[in-house]
Amino acid sequence: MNAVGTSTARDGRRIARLFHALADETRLRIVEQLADGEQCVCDLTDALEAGQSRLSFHLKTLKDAGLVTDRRQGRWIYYTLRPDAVDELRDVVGAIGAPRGRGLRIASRCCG
Amino acid sequence: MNAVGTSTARDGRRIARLFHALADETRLRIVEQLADGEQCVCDLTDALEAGQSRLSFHLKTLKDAGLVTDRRQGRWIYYTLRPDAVDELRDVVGAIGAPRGRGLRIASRCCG
DNA sequence: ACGACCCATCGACCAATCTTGATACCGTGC
DNA sequence: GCACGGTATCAAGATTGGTCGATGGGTCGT
Repeated sequence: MNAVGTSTARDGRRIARLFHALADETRLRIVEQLADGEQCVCDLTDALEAGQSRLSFHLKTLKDAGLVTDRRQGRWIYYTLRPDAVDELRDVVGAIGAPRGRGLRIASRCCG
Repeated sequence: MNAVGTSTARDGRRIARLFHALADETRLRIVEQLADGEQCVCDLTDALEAGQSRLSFHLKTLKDAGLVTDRRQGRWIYYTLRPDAVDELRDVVGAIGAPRGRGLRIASRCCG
């Protein structure tokens, strides 16, 4: 009963950021890769054939949106999808298009 | 078994556009409003207290992404959520984080 | 301590996006 | 036909986003 339906302005910004994080082909491919599990940047660099700087930029975007976390191990940094963020995403899109049950909406001013 | 998991480049662009359409507070609020059913621009203008030009811009963005359709009736234009687009969205986020079943991924080059 | 490697961050640049005000378009009613 | 209301579209400016190359900070092996 939350998500889009009852979003406050703050939630709106947060959710918009979530979607923005996925609104880029490179980042979609990163997420796709991370579905297979934790990966370090060098793996992603290989898989996506993207420059290291570019990848780092997008990983930061995903991280700022809360979609991934990173963990350092030795000289590598591993990135993982955050399950709770994925869940939230599912909740939000699950709520899209679901009426908020305020009863049938009557056209307010025009359109009569 | 499609969505993010097996996305081609074309799908990627399309899905990125879908997410981009939702990556904006104003558009999220529009979608939220449309959950209650068909609405004309004047209703949305009232509900969101947004300028007509701005609203029109965002509605076009949503329409280009395939998330809404419009229908003219008299001098008003009604916008509606496209159920199939909402379904596609659900499929896509449903696939996010779901491993593609290629077996356990072995770290390829580094990270051993 | 040094060099090699992994990665983040910065600066500069170009492209895309958003906002606003002005204008044009299309129905409607007179 | 004319005026008006609802909406799209255009032009211009501000903001944000993405790419690239260079630089710098950790970490490891020697």
